[in-house]
Amino acid sequence: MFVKVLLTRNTKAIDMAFTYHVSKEFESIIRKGHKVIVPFGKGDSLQEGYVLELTDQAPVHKTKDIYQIIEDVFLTLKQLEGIQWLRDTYLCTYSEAIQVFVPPGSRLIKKVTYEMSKDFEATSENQEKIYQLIKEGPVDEEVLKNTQLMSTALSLLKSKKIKKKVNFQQKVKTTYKKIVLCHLEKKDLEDALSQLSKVAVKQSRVLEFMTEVSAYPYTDLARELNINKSTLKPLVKMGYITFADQEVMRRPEGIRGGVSKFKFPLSPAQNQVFQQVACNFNKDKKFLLQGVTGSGKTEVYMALAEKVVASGKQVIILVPEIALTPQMVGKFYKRFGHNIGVVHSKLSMGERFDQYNSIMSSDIKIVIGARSAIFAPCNDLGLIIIDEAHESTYKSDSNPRYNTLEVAEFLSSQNNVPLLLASATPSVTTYFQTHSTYDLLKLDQRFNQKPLPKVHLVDMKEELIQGNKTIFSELLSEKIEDRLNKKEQIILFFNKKGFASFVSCRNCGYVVKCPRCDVSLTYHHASQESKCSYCDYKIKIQSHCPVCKSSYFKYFGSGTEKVESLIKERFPGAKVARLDSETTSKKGSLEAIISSVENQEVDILLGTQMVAKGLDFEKVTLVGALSADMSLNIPDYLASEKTFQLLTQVAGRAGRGALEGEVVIQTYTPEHFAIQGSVSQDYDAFYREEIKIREAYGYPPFVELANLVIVGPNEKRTIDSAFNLHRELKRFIKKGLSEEAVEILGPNPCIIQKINHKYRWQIILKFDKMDLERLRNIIHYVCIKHKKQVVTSDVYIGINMSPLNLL
DNA sequence: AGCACGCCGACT
DNA sequence: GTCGGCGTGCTC
Repeated sequence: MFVKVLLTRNTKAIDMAFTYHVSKEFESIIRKGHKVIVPFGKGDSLQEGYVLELTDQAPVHKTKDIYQIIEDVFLTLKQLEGIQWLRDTYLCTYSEAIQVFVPPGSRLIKKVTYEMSKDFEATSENQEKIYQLIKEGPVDEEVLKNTQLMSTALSLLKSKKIKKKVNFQQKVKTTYKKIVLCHLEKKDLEDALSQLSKVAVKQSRVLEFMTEVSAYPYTDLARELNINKSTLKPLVKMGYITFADQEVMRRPEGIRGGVSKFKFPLSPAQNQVFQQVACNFNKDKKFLLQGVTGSGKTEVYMALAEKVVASGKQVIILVPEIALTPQMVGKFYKRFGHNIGVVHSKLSMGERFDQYNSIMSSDIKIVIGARSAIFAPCNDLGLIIIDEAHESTYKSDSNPRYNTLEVAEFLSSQNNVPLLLASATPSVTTYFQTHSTYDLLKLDQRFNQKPLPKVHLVDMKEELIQGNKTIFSELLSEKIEDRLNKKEQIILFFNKKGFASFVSCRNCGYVVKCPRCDVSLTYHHASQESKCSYCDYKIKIQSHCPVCKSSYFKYFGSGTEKVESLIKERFPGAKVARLDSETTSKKGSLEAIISSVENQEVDILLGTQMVAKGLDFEKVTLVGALSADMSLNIPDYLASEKTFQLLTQVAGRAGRGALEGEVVIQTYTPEHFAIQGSVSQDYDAFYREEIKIREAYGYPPFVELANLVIVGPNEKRTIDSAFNLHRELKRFIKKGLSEEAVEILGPNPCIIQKINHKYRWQIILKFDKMDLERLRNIIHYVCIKHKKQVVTSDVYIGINMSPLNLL
């Protein structure tokens, strides 16, 4: 018997299945998906891999034997299918695909030990040292290396005086805690107590306590009753209690606290959505729920989850950002209690490992998380829900560069379960698919008939003509004053894109740039440093220009920090909090900011994109978008869509509680349809305009895109490679399709031409969806299989299928 | 990824 | 003449 094995350690270079022979002893055990240890390469170094296939056909080449099977670790058949699908779809490697399905830390760690094979006579000082060590038992290789005894050990190994043993260990261990179990029933307590010695006061106290609780963690018991092991020993002997090990689940934050099980009754509109999905359980139906902000989508999710869980199946619920998981988890925990799991990339290895195990064993029924949670190992999946499905965070930006929506569609079909996407502002691409793939469901009223906020549009060009040079229009200032007086809260949204603050010289125009990357450094007031946002380069702010020595050397531009200080200047009494990637980088800082807003310790919350997403504050009655059109100017086919979504989402933060909300949008281009659409909160109007433009200019959903990034340390070789790649792609496209079928843009330098001393060029392919399959094959062939013939060996080709931005 | 092979320049 | 630089190619 033979097996095809996928190695997990080694990446790109050996992206293929290797065939191994299965010895008799393993034949009855080995299954598809099993984790195995195999000898690999010249030195037969032991590597871990997964069994992709079983076969009786002997391959033409020689084979080695499987070294070991890790029986309790395996990939399910569905996961194997998923791995193959990911590799085919996104042109990643097997091991990259495997990586998203297995928890980090599931990789086995090799441990080499040496032990005595027969009693031997030491013939040197070093041999004597080893002899002394080894006669006590197996010795770690590390120990021998640290004491410079390795070469001696190897010669002893050669003469078979000592033996080498290789073991594999799980890096992350499940942790256990000691539990005391009580076997004495309450009615027998008196009896038992009377049997105890009169001086055994502590023992009696333990028995009284333990009959009450029947099981209790040892350390807690010891602390609370002020006892130790010696108190318990006689009780164990008498058979009243025993010890047991209980697995400790490392619980991520948010899965704690009380459970109220309180249910809001669904409104008729919510109920209708619920019914339509619920009557399609066990079908691979796909739904797009378009619900205005504050329409109570979460209540629908909970009702659906409840029904799925009741049937014994599992639910995956995705939110666009890790920062939003605690809110969602909190809501679900209150209603469902402990069978909630959390999966995202910021979990510690141990946490994630435990969550995966509980999901696999079906102890966790509801998985909540960011995009990576789509790969949660549910054995009995019943429903997938993707909240805020328009968010670009659902596209992975590292290999495998998957789009979570596409993965979810795959899983829905594979498992025959419904998929529910929800958004107030669906992406144009998704909405377009409501003609084919998705059924459209709508919630167009806010929950409890709360009105949508009133939106005001301010033309900042007019303000300027009126002599107002500040970033606050008259209208916005007025309304901010008003809310401050009324002790209501305000969210100010500031789009940082294209507004990065940098340090420059007013005299000679010199701009401080990163020496490794082709970008200007951003200025950070707090640390008085200039930092690169693409690598970790930073320098202290200098007082004089390094080129012309001028002292007119200041930071320029307007980041959130700058806006914060402007707010403080303009509204001196107001308490301002800032929410951006900088203030939330520390663990727990986001939660701290959110709770300070909830507790009304903050009057004005200023933030970037982050304030637009899913935050739910009752007392916020005014939302101001300071520079609405900033994101319209970025060179991206999604610019209008992103602007519309952001403005609509951020407007939706207003008036979620009892009080009505208002929104002020400040813009320099009030006539733009994306701005107009968000003022009237009219998705359809926006969609009709945007889809016309997409069709006219040839952008998704009317074409497919692929983005190839060519990266190398030598500028000339990188450029040559890019042109070579372009030529080869063209040649094969001509051969396999037709020259007109694909538009090849480039090669062009990337927007950021250099990152970390590496030059970056890109080629963009535009083609019809019909040709996707064939294009994938061509890209795979040219960029991977024939990479050596196409580009120089120091060049890396990054492949991004259906990219969501072209930068 | 590791490890060997192999083809060039600087040394005992 | 050989030691070792690392570019190239292979690993079931």
